[in-house]
Amino acid sequence: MSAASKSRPRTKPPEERREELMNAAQRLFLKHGAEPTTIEQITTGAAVAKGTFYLYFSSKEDVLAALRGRFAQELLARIKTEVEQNREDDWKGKLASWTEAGVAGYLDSIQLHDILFYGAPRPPARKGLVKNDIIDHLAGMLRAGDAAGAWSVDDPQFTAVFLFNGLHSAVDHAQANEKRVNRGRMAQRLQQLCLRAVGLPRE
Amino acid sequence: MSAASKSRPRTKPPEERREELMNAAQRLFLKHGAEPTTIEQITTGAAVAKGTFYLYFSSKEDVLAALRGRFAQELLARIKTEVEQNREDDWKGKLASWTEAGVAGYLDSIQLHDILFYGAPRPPARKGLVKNDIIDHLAGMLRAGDAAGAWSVDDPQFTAVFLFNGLHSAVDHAQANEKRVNRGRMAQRLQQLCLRAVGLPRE
Amino acid sequence: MSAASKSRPRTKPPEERREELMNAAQRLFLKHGAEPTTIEQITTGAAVAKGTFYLYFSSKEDVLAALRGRFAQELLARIKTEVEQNREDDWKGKLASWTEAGVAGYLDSIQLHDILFYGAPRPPARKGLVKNDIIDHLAGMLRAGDAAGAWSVDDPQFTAVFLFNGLHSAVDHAQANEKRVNRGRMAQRLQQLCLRAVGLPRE
Amino acid sequence: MSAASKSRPRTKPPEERREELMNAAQRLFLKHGAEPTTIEQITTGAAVAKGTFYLYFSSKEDVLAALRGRFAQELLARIKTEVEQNREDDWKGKLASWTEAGVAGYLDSIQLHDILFYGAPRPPARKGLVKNDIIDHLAGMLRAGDAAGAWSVDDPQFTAVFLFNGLHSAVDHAQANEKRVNRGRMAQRLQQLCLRAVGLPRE
DNA sequence: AATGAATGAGCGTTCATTCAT
DNA sequence: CATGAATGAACGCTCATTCAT
Repeated sequence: MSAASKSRPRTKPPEERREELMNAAQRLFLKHGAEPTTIEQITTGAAVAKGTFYLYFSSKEDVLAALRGRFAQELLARIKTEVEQNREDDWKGKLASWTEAGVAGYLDSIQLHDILFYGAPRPPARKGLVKNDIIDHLAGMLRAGDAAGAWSVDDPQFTAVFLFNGLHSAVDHAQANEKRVNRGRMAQRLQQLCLRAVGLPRE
Repeated sequence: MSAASKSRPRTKPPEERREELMNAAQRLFLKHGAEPTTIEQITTGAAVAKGTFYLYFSSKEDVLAALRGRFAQELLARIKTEVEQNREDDWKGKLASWTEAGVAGYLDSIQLHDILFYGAPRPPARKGLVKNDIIDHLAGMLRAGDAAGAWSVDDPQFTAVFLFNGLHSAVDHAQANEKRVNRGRMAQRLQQLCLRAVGLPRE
Repeated sequence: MSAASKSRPRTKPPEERREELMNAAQRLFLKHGAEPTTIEQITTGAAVAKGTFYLYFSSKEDVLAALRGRFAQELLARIKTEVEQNREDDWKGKLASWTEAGVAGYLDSIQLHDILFYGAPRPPARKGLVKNDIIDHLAGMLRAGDAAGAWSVDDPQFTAVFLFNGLHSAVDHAQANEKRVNRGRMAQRLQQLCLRAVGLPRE
Repeated sequence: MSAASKSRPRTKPPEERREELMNAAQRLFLKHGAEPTTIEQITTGAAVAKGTFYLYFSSKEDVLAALRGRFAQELLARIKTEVEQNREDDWKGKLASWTEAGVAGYLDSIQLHDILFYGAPRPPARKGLVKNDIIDHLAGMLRAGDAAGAWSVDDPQFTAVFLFNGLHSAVDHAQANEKRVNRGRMAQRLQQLCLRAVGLPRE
């Protein structure tokens, strides 16, 4: 009776409101790009008043940063999960899994990625461009594999950057040029490139 | 009678005017970014009136496109020149030259590149992201080398995209993280990665 | 059970709450000016929630009015006290005391005065500008002195307005132009002006 | 034929445009106060587009400053003209003229004065409150009269401030309290106060 | 009585674009 | 060709005020 009944409660758990705003923003950014999306469209999309936006974010750039963080964390989690499926000493398998998860992760959210990381009004600082957590994770794997004698990589961080971005742009390119991307073939080719790049294909 | 005579001629060869506008725009884009640069700043920089801008370009995006084209052509020319220094059948040398010229070209103009290709108000269409002429040139080389038995590359276009972007981002990353980039070492590492990726380093 | 008990009682005597709000407002108005001070700053300053403000005042202009009243009453009390130190028939002394107390009162709170009386978003109605109680009190004194043959003042109210504001602005001016105001000399000069103005300096 | 015919020229001499904007602003400030008047109302009032305002002024405060300057210059000119009607050595006459011109000048534009000098969003700096040119002019006159033995004034600047503001506020007060102000009587009373204050009324 | 999340009207300002000269 | 005054749509942001709890 007394509770929550008529006219839905105007106030919600902050976490939830914040998320609804982020979701609305992401949806609109995907649809029209970040720059042309207005705060008002976001709040309308989240079914709140304009002012409410500023209760949770200080500016449009602020939501973008939040979305970038969320995106990177989600992708990293996905990759980690896949990689950990492999036997501890199966380095080739790990790198293959990494490639596969990366391809899949990107194909599922390329557009979002680009809007978040390239489409910002002012380009994110260079450091931001390089999505550190994911690259660091790969670099760690390359280093460990090198130490374990699985392959030979001089500068794991450098190589990680190279591979990560090579992969990313190859996926981009495929996405842009093929009507339906053949994930399997693409992952396979990228696996070959990655394995070769770490000096592996030596049977 | 009295008028129109004194002071430099107000009209110039269209080509020249257009170039002055592009140069002014590029200078300002480099300094402040493309989005925050106003048409008025550009025309002031080119010492013409605001309206004159619209005689040569239809919008800011239009100058950006022109600058992108100019940038890509200049870089491509540089790479071609370098690659052609090698003996016709020295594929390894060609690939090495390609890498070197690419690294040098980028290091000389990274900031411009990023402002032109990533900093636009609306991200350039995906196709544009992949700077076709340069990548096509590399793909051609990879294909020819494969045909000549110099190396083995399944899908030259795909591989070209991968290498080109891997290289590009590795340079970005170095630029962003090292105070003074060691060009030699960087080119060397990238050469190794590229050679390995095409399956070369055999013996 | 668990609730509502611990921590200071949330409700206070209305008088007290109201005063705390006025004090917070006054402090902030002094520091930043009235117009740029927000209701939220006031409530934060008084350690209550935003909504509480509207339990005691209907708007910002409403607190301003309350502060104006408080200011005038305090100054008037001070002047009265000083003037009443003089012998009943010592009119010259009374006027001198009036001057002195006025000078001192203003010097002690000029900034507040101006923010309250001049800095309001909308200028206080003209009637408000003329701080009636104080002027009326002076007018009464002038009238009584005139009746007692101490001096000659045609229109006491008019003269009171003239003297009161002349004094006030002279103090303002000194405050604004001298690093350290010499109160004694200033009071003396103002006494001369006031005495002359009522036709006193006879012999 | 060719000239100025159809559809009135969109562009006007800058001086004129600027003045039209100032006039529109002044009219609106008088009607509603400065703070509540919006830029858009001003531009509508001047029959130009909103953006045009920013071609001539950088903000609302900027127009206010311009209006303040114009007001003070006009009033000073009026006073000077009146005072100069008197014989060179007729100091009493000069002071009387000063008083009269001041009263008249204020009665004609009190409301404007107050809006300009008291009603600003942020109070004009204290120095501005004291309209220097006019007061300086009076101070000069008091000093000259003192030197000529016409009266005795210790500190002409101080006295000028006192008289100027006394006069101003007395006019204010009358304006606020009497339906129809009797200019003659008011000027007469103020003359008496001013003359007395400089120690004049002897015989 | 007190709270504070939510509201939304309102305003200043910018700037790409037009067009009369 | 070139000019630059004028335009006006668009947007980010603030903050007084409300109201469900």
